[in-house]
Amino acid sequence: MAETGEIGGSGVEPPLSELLAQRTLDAAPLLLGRMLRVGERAGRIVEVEAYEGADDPASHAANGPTSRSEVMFGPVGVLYVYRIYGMHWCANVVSHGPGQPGAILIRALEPTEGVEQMWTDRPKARRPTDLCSGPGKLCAALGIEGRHNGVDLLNPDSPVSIAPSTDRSDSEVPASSATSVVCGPRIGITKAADRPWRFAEADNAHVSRPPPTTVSKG
DNA sequence: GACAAGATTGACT
DNA sequence: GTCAATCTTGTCC
Repeated sequence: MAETGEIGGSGVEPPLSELLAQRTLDAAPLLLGRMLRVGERAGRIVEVEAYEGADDPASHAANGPTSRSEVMFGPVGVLYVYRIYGMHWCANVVSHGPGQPGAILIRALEPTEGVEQMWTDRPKARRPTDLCSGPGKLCAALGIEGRHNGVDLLNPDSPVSIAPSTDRSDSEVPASSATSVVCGPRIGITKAADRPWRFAEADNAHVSRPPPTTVSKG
């Protein structure tokens, strides 16, 4: 699963649709280093969490499809957006193997484009690393809301899309290249909280909280 | 129809 | 480090 150490900058990358059409747990770390774009704003994914189906009590899909979670049962590469604690939005990428529900929660981004707009939408952030260092924070910074639920991330023309990692030669904020991936327990859950299904770049300051366990190095 | 829980964040001590 | 804010969703009766 997460034994893939090198991310971003390794040259040729498989199609995203191919990466997402496998077990959520396997696909999650492969999202690290890719670019999440919302209009003029974009950032590099540096932290994710995997949520599977019936075998994962913490997942919204654990008890079968509901009006909220039905997106997780649909085609991969779709954006699943839901409101948490009545205040914040959380963004997930639908990813699962055949006949299985699942989604990957995007927990943190490294802002690369449209940073000024992010500051406008997140005036309470104290430093650049606070802009997108949390699922609710990054949704606010990028302007992701409930209306984006169900958007096809694989379509570059969609209002929200995921692109392969780039050399970021024209980005506003310099970003690190290939790095090591670490994993640890998921945050903020009470069920199946011991599963190390959170993946992050080891040395990235934009991560919401650095996982303790190093899985592999690059 | 009513109630409880929740994949978070930011302010306060 | 601790705790309140806020409201949607899901479950139970």
